[in-house]
Amino acid sequence: MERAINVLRSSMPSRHTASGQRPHSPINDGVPKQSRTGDLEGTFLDSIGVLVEFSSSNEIYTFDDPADHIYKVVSGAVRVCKLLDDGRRYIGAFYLRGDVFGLESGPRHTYSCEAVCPTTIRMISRNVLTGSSSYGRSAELEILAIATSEMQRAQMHSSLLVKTASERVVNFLLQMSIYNIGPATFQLPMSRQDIADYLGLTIETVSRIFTQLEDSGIILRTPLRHIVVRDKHALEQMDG
Amino acid sequence: MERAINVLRSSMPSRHTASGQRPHSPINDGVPKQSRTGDLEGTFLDSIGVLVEFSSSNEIYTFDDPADHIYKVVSGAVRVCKLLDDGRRYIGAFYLRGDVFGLESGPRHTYSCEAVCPTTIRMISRNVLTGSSSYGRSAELEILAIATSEMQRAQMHSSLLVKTASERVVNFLLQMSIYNIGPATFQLPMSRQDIADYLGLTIETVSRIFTQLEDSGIILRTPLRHIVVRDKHALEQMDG
DNA sequence: CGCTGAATTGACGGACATCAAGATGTGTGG
DNA sequence: CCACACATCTTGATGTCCGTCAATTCAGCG
Repeated sequence: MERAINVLRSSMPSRHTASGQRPHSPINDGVPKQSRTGDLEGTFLDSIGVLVEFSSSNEIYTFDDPADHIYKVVSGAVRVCKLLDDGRRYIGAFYLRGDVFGLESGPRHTYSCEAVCPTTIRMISRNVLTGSSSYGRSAELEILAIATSEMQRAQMHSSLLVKTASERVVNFLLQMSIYNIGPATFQLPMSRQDIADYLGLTIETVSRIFTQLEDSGIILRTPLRHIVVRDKHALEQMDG
Repeated sequence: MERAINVLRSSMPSRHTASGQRPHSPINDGVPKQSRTGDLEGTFLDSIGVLVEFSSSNEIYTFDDPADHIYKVVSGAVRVCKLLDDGRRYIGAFYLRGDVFGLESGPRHTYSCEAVCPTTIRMISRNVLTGSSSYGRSAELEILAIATSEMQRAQMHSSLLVKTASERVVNFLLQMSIYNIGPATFQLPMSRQDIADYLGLTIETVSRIFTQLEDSGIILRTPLRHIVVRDKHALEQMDG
C-alpha cells in the first residue's frame, strides 16, 4: 500500500534523474511526445506541480480518495480500474505519456489508479488551477478541455464494448499505435490480463486474436511486448 | 428529415402552450423536476435560449453538424446514437427532463440525436455562454459541471457494458427510476429496441429479462410502458 | 373490430467463457 | 553465462450465455 515512491522535484519541469530505476521501456526517451489530449509536449501544466515516481503496480490513488489533484503521465503508463461485484476487474482507461487523468465529477475518486509499469507522474493540485489563481481563465479552459476530452474517450470506450471480440482488440491496437516508438512499432506496457479487463474479454480470447492477427501477417509479436504493425490498412479495415 | 417542429418562444422561460400536442406521458406535469446533473429545476440556463418542440423520432442534430449549441430537455426524452459498421445501432445515452446534452469535445457532433417521444428542448447557443458574455464565470463553471457530469455518465455506461445481460437491464431500470412519476412508478419513453441498443443486447434478451423480473415479483409491467418497482431492494441486490 | 407495429416466447446455434495443460519468456542465483 | 523457477502467455477441449430465426401474442389506432 505504499504510495509515492520518490518525489523528484517541485514546481520545475525537468527530466528524471538516473536514480529513478526503470527496468522496462529503455527506448522511450528521445521520442516526440504526443497524447490524446492533443498537446505535443507542453501546456502550462508542464510548468507546475510535482514529479513523482511509481514502480509497477503501485497505487497512485484509490477509490474514495479526495479528488484534489490532476495528474499527467510523464513516462510509463497507468490504469484506472475498479472491482466489480463478481470479483472481476474493470479497467476504465489506460493513460500513457502526455495523457492527463484524475479529473472527477464529484469531490472523490470513483476509480482506483495504479502504475502499469515504472512510471513518472506530474501531480498538480486542483486548487492551484481553480482557485482565483494567477493562471485564471487559461487554467479553466485547460480543465474544460481535459473534461471534454475525457468525455469523448469514455464514449469511445463504451461504443467499443458493444462490438465483437476481434473488433475490440483491433481497435485497442490502433489506439496504442499512437504511441509508436519506431517504424510501425510500439510497446504494450500492460499485461494480457490488463488488456482483457479493459476490453471486457478474457486473456484467452485476447491471446487467440493476437495469434490470428499474426497468422494473417497483420502484426508481429516480438519480445518485451513489442508489436509491429505489418499491415496497418488491414488493421483499419477490421476496425468498426 | 424535418428538423425543428415548432419554435415556441425566444429568450424567455415559460411552460409550453396547449398547441404542443403530446400524445404520450399525460401525467408528467406537476412532478418535481430532477436530473442527473443535480439541479432541481433551474440554473440560469433555464432563463436563456429558445424552446423547440420535436415529435417522435425527429432529428435534433445529426453526426458532423457544427456543435454550436447545448440543449436541455424540458419534457420528453432524446437518444444520442450512431450506426456501427455492421449496421447495428449504438445508443450512447438517453436524456430525460432536466438533463443537459450536446456538449462536444471538438467543433462537430460525433453522434446523432433524436427525440424518443414528443419532446420539448431548450436550445442554448454556446457562444452566449463562452463568449465574454455577461454570464461570465458562472457560465464557464456551468459548462465544466456539464462536461464532468457527462464524463462520469459515459464512464458508468462503459462499466455497465462489461456486465451480464440481467445486470445491464437491472441497472438501466434503476437509472430510469430516478424519473419517477408516482410511487415507485416510472414510464419508459423508449422502445425495447432503444433499450437493447443502449445496453448492447437484443430486444429478445431484454424482453426475457423483463419477464423474469416480473415473474419474480420484482417489477410489474403496466400499459404505456409503465414500470412499477415492487421490490427495489431486490433490484438493487441484482445490480453490480 | 380488424389492422399494424411492438413485444413476448420458443427452438436452435455460435461466439466467447471456462477449465486445463503446455509453451514461452523473464528474472534470479550459482 | 547458464540453469532453474515462476509468471505470463498460448493453445486446446468443452460449456454456456446470449444472439439468431421464427412464430405468436399484445397493444395502440383508425
